[in-house]
Amino acid sequence: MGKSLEKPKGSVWALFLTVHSVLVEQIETRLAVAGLPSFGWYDVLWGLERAPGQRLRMSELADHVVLSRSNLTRLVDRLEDAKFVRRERSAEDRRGAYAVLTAEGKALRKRMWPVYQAAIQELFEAQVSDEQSQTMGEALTQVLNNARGSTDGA
Amino acid sequence: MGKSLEKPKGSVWALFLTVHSVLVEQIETRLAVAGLPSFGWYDVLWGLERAPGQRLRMSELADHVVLSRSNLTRLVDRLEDAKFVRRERSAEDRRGAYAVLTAEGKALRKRMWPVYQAAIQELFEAQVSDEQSQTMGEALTQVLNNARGSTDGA
DNA sequence: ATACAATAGTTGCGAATGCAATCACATGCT
DNA sequence: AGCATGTGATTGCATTCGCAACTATTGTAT
Repeated sequence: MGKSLEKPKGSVWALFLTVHSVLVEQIETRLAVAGLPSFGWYDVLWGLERAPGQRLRMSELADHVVLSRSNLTRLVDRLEDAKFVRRERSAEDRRGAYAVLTAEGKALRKRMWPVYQAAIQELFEAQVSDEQSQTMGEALTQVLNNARGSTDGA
Repeated sequence: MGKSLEKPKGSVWALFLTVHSVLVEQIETRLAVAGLPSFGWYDVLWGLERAPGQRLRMSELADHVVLSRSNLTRLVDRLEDAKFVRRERSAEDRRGAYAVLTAEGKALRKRMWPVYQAAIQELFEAQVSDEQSQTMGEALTQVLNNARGSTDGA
């Protein structure tokens, strides 16, 4: 979104929104140009690859990617149709399901990574000094901890 | 999205994504709880209110809010249905259309502002020191200028 | 003037989204 | 045991999204 605040003072938030949107758009474009699936797919694949046994419960995965639960179900549906992920019913808790990364899924992530990495590197990391990066990391961590701490909207 | 990079070093980007998503979600929730329309509506209303004559060409508005052109058309459709915006055909260039803010639209923005402002203040600004904010502003400006400079994906 | 390309905006369409309701199973209470 | 309550995941539905194709108008070249 644009520079939408009332006072110029608080404009860092507006800048934040704009940067997010412009960068995500560019990254998606690059992936699409390379004939690769979207950013959201990468996130799921990578989340699974990091997990022990390359598997995660749906709810754990939903926490990792920031997506509504129902939408994660359908994203995994698509990934499953495309054979990048497989579902396994949980033995201990028969309500639960695991999403499991397949070999194809692992290979896809490996193909996506260079494109994604290059985009972030060029568009984000290369533009920010180590010191700025450090400061930003601290600030954003603080923001996130605060926001996560108070789950309710009040 | 989650902490999705390959190496912890580049994790500021991952943090950036996560913060964006968590904060936007919280802001939307607060607006919804207050019985107010979404964040995207605010952005359009505010964009128009700032503009001379409270009016903007569709294309200018599309640059302001970061949204695909087709989607802006439909967002303005909805705003028009709800009487917050009015469309006017351009006289000089008869292809063009202006979106014009109505009195109701102005009033709506005024009602949304306190909720939005409070959320940003509390979730973002209050968590970041002046110095951090300053650094972040500089870094993000650099990122944005760079990304905007090179429109193409290569 | 006539034709061809460029631009402003809209529309068709299929894909992605979130909310609320639902299904299946598990857990707690009596 | 028997029943209410809770939890994990999915599904129905209406909304929103972006791409590509389209209409209408303007600009440019010949």
